[in-house]
Amino acid sequence: MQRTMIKDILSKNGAVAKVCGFVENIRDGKSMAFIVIKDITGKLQITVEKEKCPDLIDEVAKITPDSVISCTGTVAVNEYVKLGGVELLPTEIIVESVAEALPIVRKEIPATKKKQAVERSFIDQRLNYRWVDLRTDENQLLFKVQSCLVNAMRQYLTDNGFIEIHSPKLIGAASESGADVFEVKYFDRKAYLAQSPQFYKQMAMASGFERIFEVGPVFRAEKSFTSKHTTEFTGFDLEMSYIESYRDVMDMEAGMLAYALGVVKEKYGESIKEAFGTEVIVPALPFPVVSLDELYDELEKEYGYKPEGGDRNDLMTDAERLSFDWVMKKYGHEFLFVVDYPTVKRAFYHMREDGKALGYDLIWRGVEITTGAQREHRYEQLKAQADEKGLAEDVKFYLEFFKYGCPPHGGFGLGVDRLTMLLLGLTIKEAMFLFRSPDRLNP
RNA sequence: GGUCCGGUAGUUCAGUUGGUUAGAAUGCCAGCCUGUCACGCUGGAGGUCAGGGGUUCGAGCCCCCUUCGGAUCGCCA
Repeated sequence: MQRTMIKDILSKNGAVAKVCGFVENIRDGKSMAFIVIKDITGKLQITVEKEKCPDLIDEVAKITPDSVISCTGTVAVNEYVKLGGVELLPTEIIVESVAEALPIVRKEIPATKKKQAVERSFIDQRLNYRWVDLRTDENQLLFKVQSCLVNAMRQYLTDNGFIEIHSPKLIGAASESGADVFEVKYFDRKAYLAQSPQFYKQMAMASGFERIFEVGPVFRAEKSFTSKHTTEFTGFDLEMSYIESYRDVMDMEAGMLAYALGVVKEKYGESIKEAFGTEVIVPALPFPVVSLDELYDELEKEYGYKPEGGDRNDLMTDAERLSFDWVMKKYGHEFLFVVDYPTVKRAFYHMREDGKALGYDLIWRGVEITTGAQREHRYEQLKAQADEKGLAEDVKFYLEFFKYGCPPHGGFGLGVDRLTMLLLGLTIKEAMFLFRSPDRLNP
């Protein structure tokens, strides 16, 4: 018999239906048993009246929480059932898979008069059993939301003439400096895991693709221990030709994010608020823009903040956080473009003018989610900038892309996991399907 | 890499100044219960107190080493 998804069960009142899923809870009494079953669309109570169906008793006795069962029976609307006002009166129950006692507590169990509360397992313990942890409504919603968000961004770009590409993640030369790369054995020589598709998306510009984007894995061999860093994450990268300024790139990104957040709010705004307690706010266009210098002046004026050692070349973590408070106060906006970074802190391929890089960072809710820039597409200039950082030899193959004609262009890289984490008010560990860090390679 | 904190039933925690047989909740097992709904009631099992060494009449508790983990800063998306 064809399975019915639980969300559709109400429409089958009076009919015979089959449902499949995990056992969320079981209350097994002498004459009655109540089983709550959950599939990806919802939850349903299965009510077993033991006197009426004695042949089900043995199977019901096998059921433990989180076991997987299939159940066929009559759908009965019944206001007495608190869970959706409907129940299934089974004629057949099959235990497909029996679950042992779970090794984690996924949700807090609140205190009652007689019992004290049991706290949720720490994220680390939950990550050890991530597949069990992911069975909760909240976690499944998280990935429905992420999927919706990325699809909306993809849709926006496709509608704007972008081509989606897939560049190699195994690369022959350690690319840009800064972030460290993972070395892997590649037959009898060394290869590296791509720390960004940067060079290849620029190659696509030299190939005349004009507008491309890529969603794919990015590897960083950095021993970072924060709530927003991981060694492998999903990068959302974009590159576009014939721009007149990096401002064109900023506009494209802002337009895309505003659109995608609008789609997410429409579809999941309510459930996000319910499950995570965070409001999805569709940002107004254009996003506020501030220069790095100006921002530091403002932070000093407003909060008496001074960066440690007087270094104003980059945004420190505490400055990022303050900038969120500042942009909310001044513009009532959650996003902030920061521009005019000095070239010393920026990648060699950013186009430069008067000691400033022609690029930006985008800060959302106090966390950097993007670096973007107009790229240096003039071969001689680019080579000189690579030389200056001592990279000319490492990036030799990349420099070739600019020798045989290349349009002016620019682009950005956006962290999908950071986006998800900020959208729902989580940490990176909670927001990723499977988290990777210097200390965590399993499961 | 720096700084700080931690490791006690399956899980989440308590454990007084170093002092009898290390406790609770939850989960698990058994029994009871005609409609539960975070069901309820009774009983039971469950511990190399991370590992090793030291101090002491005596160590979960104090000291040292090892190990595993967490928070945070830097780096970045």
